[in-house]
Amino acid sequence: MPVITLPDGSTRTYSQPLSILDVAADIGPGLAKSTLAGELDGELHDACDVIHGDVSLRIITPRDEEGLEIIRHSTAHLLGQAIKQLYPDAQMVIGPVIENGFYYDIHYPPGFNHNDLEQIEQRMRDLAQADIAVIKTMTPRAQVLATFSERGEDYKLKLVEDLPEVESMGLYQHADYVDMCRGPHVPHHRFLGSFKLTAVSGSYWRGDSNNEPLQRIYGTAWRNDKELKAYLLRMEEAEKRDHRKLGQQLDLFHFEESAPGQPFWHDKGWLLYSTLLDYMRNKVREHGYIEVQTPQVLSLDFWKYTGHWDKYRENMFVVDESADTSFALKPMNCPGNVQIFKQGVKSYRDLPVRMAEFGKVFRHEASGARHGLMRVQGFTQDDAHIFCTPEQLEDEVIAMCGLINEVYTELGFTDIKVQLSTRPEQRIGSDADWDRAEQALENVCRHLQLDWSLNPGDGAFYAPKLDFQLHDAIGRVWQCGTIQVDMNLPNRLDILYTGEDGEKHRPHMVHRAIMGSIERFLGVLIEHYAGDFPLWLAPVQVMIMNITDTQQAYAKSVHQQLVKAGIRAELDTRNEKVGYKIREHTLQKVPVLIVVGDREVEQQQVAVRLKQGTDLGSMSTTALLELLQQAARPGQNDLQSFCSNHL
RNA sequence: GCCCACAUAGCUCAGGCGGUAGAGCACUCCCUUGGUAAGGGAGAGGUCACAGGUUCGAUUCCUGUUGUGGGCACCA
Repeated sequence: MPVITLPDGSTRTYSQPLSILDVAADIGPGLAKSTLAGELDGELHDACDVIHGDVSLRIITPRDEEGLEIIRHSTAHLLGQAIKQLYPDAQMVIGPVIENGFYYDIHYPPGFNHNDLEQIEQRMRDLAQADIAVIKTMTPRAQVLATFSERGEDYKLKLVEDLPEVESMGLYQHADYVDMCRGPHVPHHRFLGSFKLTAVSGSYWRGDSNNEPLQRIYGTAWRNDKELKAYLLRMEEAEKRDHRKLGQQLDLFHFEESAPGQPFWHDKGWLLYSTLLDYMRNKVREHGYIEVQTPQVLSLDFWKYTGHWDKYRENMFVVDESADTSFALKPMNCPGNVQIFKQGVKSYRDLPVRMAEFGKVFRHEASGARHGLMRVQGFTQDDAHIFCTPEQLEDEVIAMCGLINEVYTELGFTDIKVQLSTRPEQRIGSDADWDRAEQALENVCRHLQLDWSLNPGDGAFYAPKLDFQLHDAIGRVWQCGTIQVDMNLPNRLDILYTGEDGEKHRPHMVHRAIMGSIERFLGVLIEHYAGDFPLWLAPVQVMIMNITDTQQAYAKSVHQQLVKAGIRAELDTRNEKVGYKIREHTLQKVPVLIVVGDREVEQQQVAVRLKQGTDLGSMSTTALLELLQQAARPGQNDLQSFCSNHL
């Protein structure tokens, strides 16, 4: 005799077991109509699942987040049904829900092209319109195996084999189509329909590139067409802030075939780049770092000695491999820094040594991996290596986290996720060292209460790491900052310090980068600000415009004053109307626009307008300079409100 | 490296069932000297990514290469 407790605390008692849908129907016909599934004691179940004992029940409808996920998951099955009707030889593999949608991996060697996708989508629409109920059957293992072998679903059979202890599985039948799933799924196709197939791509069985390739079809699915449309619009908007587009529009950089994966920085892009580097350079100096610079091309013998030739060869650009002495471009700065540490004898009194290098590294990438500024083949790291005693290790890591937080905050990032990546299969060093290094990082995560998660097996070949992740315009995650506790390189390269006891000891070494790759960080930054940089970062901070030729000399003198004071100002004395100039420089996202006409010349003033359109009125050049110098401090990210507070 | 697309003027893009191409913006010149998001006129700009093949003829069709885009795998 089930007693069912609803979310509002009310209870309903029934004389016999009944399904979730029955309960919904008992509450009201409207609810029954929109019931997708139910949560029983915190666990999701299909609407048809029967309740035997006392439980708390929450009815899941499309309004719930879980409901949306169910719709997405079932849309993946709908895709499966369409595929099997159109391509009976295709074998379905796995079809999970992802952010905003779903995908399905399919074994179909001929592959799918865009036309196929359209046809599949049309078939899905037809099937969604049809009156098709989704029937769930808990099916004994033997029968599941029989069903899938009869249907030629080899991959489903393999998936069943992966569940040796499970006696029966949920099979979901959509008319002629059968899929296996943990569920829950929608009870009827009428919940499906607001979807769009978005992409076709390749993938691999079990995500391993050594396995056979599969076809993957991506789709997005929503509760209704309005949500779908809004999502598609969001994507379009996000694409407008793509750093590659803005890089072109704002004349920051370009790529060309002669140098794949290596940006040509234009003047404005380089201003941005060097502003960021200068900022970082000052920052680390304030935090007790020394800065060094090491060679870019080192002998292969050296890379064999460091272990990179063994573990990292395929990513290294080699110079003249056939010669007696061959060289390779440095893919990492760490060995060079160690060579500097090794000069002379180090005492415990010297530690910690915080050694920074803004070193340019080169990494040969698989052809499909390059991606604008986010994934290049030559990039500068804001790298540093901290050599310290074991006792200093955790404090040093804590200090780094503080520095990273400070920098990200000043640059306007707040949503930062941290991943602790532990030992990979391919690695060097003893398990005891890995244990200690991983433990140290975990301790710091807990101590600082970071927003962190574990990423097992994803560490570098020489060290576990904390990765700091930022998001790009369309939600992709990019690793920027990283902290790597390395107990291997000190051994391998045999670095020592003299302890208080007069004995030789092995220092710990921590690799760390805050922006990671300056190039990537700039890519994220461009998208983060949609090219609308705060004053302190803007490549061109001020544009000075005259109205007619008469004010040319005055405009030039104002420009000179600003440039002398260290403001990145430019002059536009072209024979164009002021409205035209304002439009152009607003589109170029110049933060401060200065107009000088006869009035300003007469009063020895300048008329100031912010890029957002705010008119700050007229002021003397001296007053403008004072304002700008204050407003252009690093971390001052809102010019508009700064000005309204200071005028 | 793997799958699917794409590559036409400086930029954004159109076009051609095979007969060497077009728009808007930008650029140059002329007129205009105009007070806060596009004043007007004229002109110049292209080996249609590269290399083969088919063809009387290829920018267009086929193959390959390179690069780019979306993913997979790999990674900062």
